[in-house]
Amino acid sequence: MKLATWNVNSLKVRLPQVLQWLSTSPVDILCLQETKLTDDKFPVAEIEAAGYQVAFTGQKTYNGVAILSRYPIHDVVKNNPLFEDEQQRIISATIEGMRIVCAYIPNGQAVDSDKYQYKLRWLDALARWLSDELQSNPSLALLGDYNIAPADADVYDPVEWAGQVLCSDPERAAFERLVALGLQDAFRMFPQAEKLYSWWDYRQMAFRRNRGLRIDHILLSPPLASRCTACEIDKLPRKWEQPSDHTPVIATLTP
DNA sequence: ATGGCCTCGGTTCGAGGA
Repeated sequence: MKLATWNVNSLKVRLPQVLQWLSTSPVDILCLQETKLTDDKFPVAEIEAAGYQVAFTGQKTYNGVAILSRYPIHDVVKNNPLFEDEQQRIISATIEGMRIVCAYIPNGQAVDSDKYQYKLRWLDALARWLSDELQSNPSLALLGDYNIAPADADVYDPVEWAGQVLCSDPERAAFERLVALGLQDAFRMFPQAEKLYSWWDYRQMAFRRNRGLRIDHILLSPPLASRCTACEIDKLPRKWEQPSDHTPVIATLTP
């Protein structure tokens, strides 16, 4: 069983790459963020033709999330019931006995901005909601673009980024609060090479210089963490023409 | 250097991303 997450930065632009990637990396479940599509424009037929069922919630221009699955999708819930939010950033569903939560956590823009305060409030509500969810769904995975680099090892230049949005202490504390619910960062369950990231700025040849951050994560509750045998970042799609600025992260679970 | 790039909406620039 393979679970993956990928911020595609517009599914309209990236659909061919998503289908290409799935054809060579046929994961069982793929969570997408930043689809940037209203629901009437979602490419259901193309995704079903590739062998995946799909649940999605979107809006014009910004945000939008989706879950693609080779197995039946049950009990779809859109957004966080504990947080009034017009922005479409969460979709969750039960697949093969697992509660799959796909999240596009707010960017936060800058630590002195209103958007940063919204991000912290959003994360507080996420932790409160997941605490409840874990009671009724012990096998839970939270996959998505967290917009948080949990530690300095996840940042190409920790000094330059110290205290900045994506790396600030309150954001890292919010990440640790999710960990304190019993969720494990699948990537850090295993030995990894240094300087592995999931996002690189489009500017300044950041990808070529590997000036990246690890901000896309798969967190697993104990029953799923105990089944997890690997977690990898697939850099390949970031090398393709007209790429997303993020690249997929994949966790492998025993059946 | 309040930069640089990409996407969207909608026009030839601004907002937002990270």
